[in-house]
Amino acid sequence: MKYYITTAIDYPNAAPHIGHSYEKIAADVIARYHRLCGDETFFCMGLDENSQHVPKAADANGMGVREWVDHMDATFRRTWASVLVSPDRFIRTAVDQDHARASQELFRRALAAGDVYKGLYTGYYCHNCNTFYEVADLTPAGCCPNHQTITPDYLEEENYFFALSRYTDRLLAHLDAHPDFIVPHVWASEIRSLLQRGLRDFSVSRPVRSARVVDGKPWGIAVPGDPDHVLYVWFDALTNYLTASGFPDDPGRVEHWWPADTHVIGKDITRFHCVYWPAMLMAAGVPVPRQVAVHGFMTLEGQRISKTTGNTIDPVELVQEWGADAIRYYVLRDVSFDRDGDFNRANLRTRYTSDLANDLGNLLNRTVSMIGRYRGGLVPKPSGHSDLRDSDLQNIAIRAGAGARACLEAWDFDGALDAVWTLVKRANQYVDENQPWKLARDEAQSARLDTVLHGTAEALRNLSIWLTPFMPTACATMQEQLGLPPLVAGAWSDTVEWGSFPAGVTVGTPTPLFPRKDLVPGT
RNA sequence: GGGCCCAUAGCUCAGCGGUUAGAGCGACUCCCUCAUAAGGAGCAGGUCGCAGGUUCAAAUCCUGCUGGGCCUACCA
Repeated sequence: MKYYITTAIDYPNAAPHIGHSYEKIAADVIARYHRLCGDETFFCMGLDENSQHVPKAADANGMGVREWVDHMDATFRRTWASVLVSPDRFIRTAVDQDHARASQELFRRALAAGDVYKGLYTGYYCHNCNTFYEVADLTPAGCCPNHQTITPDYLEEENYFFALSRYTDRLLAHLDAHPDFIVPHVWASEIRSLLQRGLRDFSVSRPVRSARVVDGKPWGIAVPGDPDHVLYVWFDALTNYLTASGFPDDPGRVEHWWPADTHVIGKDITRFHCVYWPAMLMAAGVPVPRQVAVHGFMTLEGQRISKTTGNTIDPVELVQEWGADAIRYYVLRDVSFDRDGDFNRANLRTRYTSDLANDLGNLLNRTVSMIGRYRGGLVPKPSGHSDLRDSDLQNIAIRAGAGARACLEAWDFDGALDAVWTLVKRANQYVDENQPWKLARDEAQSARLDTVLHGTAEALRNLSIWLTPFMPTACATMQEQLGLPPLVAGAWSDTVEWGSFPAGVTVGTPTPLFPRKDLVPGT
């Protein structure tokens, strides 16, 4: 099976903050999950560089436009790398020539199909904002909403339009035929009611004279066959998903990867991905993506994340303090995907200490330590002295793995972690019930001790697989401490069989997986 | 104006028609000592936003209200 997943491409106006990271981490977890299931996985991210906001941001930062986008590219990539987000392709819409070809080809096909046409665009243009407004947007005095002393000019300009209004019925039919096209389903209802109100055509180009000139050329992708216009955001940005599949240069590659399996996006751009994008593809005769997964927004300490108020956190700094695994765990455990959630330092600390250090980390530590102490580091084989406690542990484990899988397939990250944690909890209980430290003092209980130590190690082996998509580094460390080889693609399916802990394995040195940060050493 | 979401224990949330409303964190009590002052058990804590209605039965369905948030088509 192939699996092609994308995230939204971001405006390189400023460095990304923790809110941007949430979407990328969520998509990365799903990409890693599919790789672990043995799927041939392709994960695409990128930057939306062609907006006219980008030259403005360059100006504001006293940099040339090219210099600025290169700088932002490095900044974004560094941020994503720091949170262990692992795209296979990172598109830059102003730099990658295959993307320009893809955008122009998609436009050309929609034009040939008669769904792109030239029309007259009218509006009130504020020269200060460089923006068009409709009458309803202006202040009662007829002034620009952002510059209340300026009266915008009434302007008409020729633009290309996309005939979205023709697609209402086809889009509704698509929603009917594909109930999981939009998840969570609340967003499908939102889009459905939008469609039922009827659609208006939208403009897909801008006159070239309003575009910034960079290196002697207008900033943006030229409209094919019309040097007076550049593509406006829709045919330029959304198309990146298609570019990464090889469109239009490599039809064999497109055949293999397209349609995309999932576009992961924020709730603010649902309409563009669930209405505009499928209609554009339909017009061009290209298959529609299988699914759009819509996430909510993140607040920071209860407040809207905003550059202007300074309410932001740099993910790189968070990673330096807590480690990438903990940040990934926290945002997916505490911020629900399907609605808005809050990033809160106190809760991060609590999750880190309670879930990661005390529950999971300490389970590994006590297990590796006991195997070292009582069995010279050699992970024992189960002895056959098993009882209800052992079968219960196994049953919980099997249910945890199945639960995690079901939740991940449904974009329920906190549900998946909840399911996995039932085994973390049960394994700690199992250790306490069996009191291996007492078994170790009685030679007659040696066989039972083997079973108990093996069972605990086996629980940890499974945990280290199921948690790998969330916490890749910590899980590799778990496997190392357990004496296991690194995971291979397809490792997830191994866990169907409890008891496949390799024979003759020697554990490593017990080292805290998530050191407590709230305790001062030596006090 | 229209459409949509949310409101449940101190905190974060689950439950979405049917026994005394659940979990985690935090508080308190006890047990254990392998372990990162970690682990386990127990206990306490809620007129399920407010007001009506439907039903044998409502946190759960309907209506209205209050408070918070989002979208409303052209700039993600």
